[in-house]
Amino acid sequence: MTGAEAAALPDDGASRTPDRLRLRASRLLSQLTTRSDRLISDGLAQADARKWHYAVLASLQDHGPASQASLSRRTSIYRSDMVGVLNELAERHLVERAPDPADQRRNIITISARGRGQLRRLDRILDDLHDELLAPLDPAERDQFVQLLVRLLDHHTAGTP
Amino acid sequence: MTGAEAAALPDDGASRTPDRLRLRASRLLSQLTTRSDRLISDGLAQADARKWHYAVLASLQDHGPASQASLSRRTSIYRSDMVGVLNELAERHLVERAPDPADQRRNIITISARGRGQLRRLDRILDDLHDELLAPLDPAERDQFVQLLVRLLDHHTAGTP
DNA sequence: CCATTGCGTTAGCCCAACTAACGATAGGCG
DNA sequence: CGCCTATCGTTAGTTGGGCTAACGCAATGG
Repeated sequence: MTGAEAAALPDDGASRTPDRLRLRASRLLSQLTTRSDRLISDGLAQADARKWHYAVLASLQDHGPASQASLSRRTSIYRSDMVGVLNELAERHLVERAPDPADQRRNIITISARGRGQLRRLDRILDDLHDELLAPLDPAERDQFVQLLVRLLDHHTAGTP
Repeated sequence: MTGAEAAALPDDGASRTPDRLRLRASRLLSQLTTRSDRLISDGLAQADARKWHYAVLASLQDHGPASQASLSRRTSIYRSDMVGVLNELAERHLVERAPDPADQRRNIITISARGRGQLRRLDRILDDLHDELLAPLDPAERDQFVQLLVRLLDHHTAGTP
């Protein structure tokens, strides 16, 4: 009986979302993430890439060749999904997949010259996309935001390294 | 040729994620959101509820009865999915679904006494869950975090009200 | 030598976000 | 009035991400 009901369906002149809903961090997170994900995948699609591609290429570049399993751990892409991602990357000749002579179960994945080039492109694209994503924040706030995210994520990742 | 490769697959003593990947806001967002979503849905499941239930009940309580379509707009739950959510809520007698005498296309959805009770429960549960979600932040930082999220989301929602 | 563990791979599940289409009604306009 | 378009509730289906289950095979080690 707040008075809002008294208006008996004003079609909702205010189709507003209640604050207790609108301001829940969980909801803000998932809504923003939905937008962010779309922004990123659309952006990367224009370079014939997906975010997984970037993750794998960056990990190869920064920490060297690796087996699929360890790439999985580095990127937190499920090993089931890694198969497809590596297929896509190999199709595009961005990585080499070779059997490990020392352990016949393993494939050793190596980034190719072309892969390094693509990685540079993707890095530039992602810089731009993040500029768009974080547009309303000044540099200090962007840092702050990232730091807050890191602290939260670390906290909730404590048990699952 | 950074030297990392020289170790020739040390199985990765450091199965570390490269910073350029780890610190991308988009990635932090989606990882954190994954955890957050799981936290919230698990928590709500213990009250036989889903986050959509909360959204609908809160909207009904705060802005009064509405048609399914306008609930859709208030909560940004797709109208296709709203059907199912309202079925669940009606099953539990948390809302009433009645045809609108003034417009035969519409159903008017009203929150029930029981629905109001449930909403109070869910609000308490969500408070606790958010306490867990934001645990590493002090009150000022939580505010800051929420404000940053709001600003970002508002910016990316500008075109799509 | 056998049991356990790790690897790559395939298949499939669940959920959320979203699109397409449809029958029915409302409302505006000529 | 009659037509046109928009809106409403609903069903069905798509896509994509995260995840589980199970497999055959190789490595490891008690």
